[in-house]
Amino acid sequence: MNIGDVSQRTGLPAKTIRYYEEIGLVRPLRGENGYRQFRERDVHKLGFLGRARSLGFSIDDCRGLLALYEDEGRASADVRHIAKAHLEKIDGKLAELSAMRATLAHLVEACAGDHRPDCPILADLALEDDKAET
Amino acid sequence: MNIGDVSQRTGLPAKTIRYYEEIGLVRPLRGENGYRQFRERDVHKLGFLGRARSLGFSIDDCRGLLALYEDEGRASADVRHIAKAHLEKIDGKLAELSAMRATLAHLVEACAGDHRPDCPILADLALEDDKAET
DNA sequence: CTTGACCTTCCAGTAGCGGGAATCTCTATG
DNA sequence: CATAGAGATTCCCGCTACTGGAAGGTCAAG
Repeated sequence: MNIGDVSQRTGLPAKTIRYYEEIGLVRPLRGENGYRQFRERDVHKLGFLGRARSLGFSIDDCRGLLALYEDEGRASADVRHIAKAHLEKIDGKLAELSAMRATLAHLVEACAGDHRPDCPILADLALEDDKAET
Repeated sequence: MNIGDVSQRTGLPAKTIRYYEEIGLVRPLRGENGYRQFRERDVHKLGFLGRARSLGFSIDDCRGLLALYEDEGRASADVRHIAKAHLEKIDGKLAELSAMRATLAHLVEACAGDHRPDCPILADLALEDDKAET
């Protein structure tokens, strides 16, 4: 199967598939014309990668997950460990983003958003304590 | 003031400050020795940038916010527009991360995490429909 | 034979810096 | 005065995970 078909089937851009080969995540065969020849297991692997990436796993995580997937003697604890670490990272990001969102939402709400120059958003960023003076 | 002191006062790494100069966000003077000489307004500007960045604004957003900040005739609507667009981006990311988190949390919970190879996490990533067969 | 879709490689760029090398400059101390 | 150490400079590479585009080879149809 050529890269275009694989791209269709996996939903991954051809560029991405080539990149994954370059960094050693997949090793498709080559035809006489130099075209990449993907077997079913390559396509399967790429699907696996696509789903792992869509869950936010890093490429490095994916490498580990793929290795475990292909290791019949794996311990599920190892898989769980990667996933849990990733989950905690996500929680960290969520917390950070939520904090930003809260601050930002307040500021946006406080801003009149009209033609006048006075703006609580800028005042906050500039650390102007004008509010205390009123 | 030299870059080290500015770094202390703003909490920004010297590398970052140099980078901000390189991309034109600040324009400190230069002493005869070639050292950057920061005025109070430079320090103030860098503080502004640090706070904006910590709210997740992109460098490009920061450029816009800074320009508005220094424009006495600005309309607060313009500031609010930038902030609101950013807020929506954050909401998008939050939604995406929350979805990931939900899926991932389920999988982690379903995984025994022991010495056995059977793993719902891998099963999900591989799209194995084994659950339907039981 | 030509056209157009597909494939190839390679190079550059993204955001926002961080690391580290090689080289000044300043200040304090013996 | 010499020197050591801290702090400054420029420069260039590296990171994540791709994406875009140029220049060119290959294949099937008409």
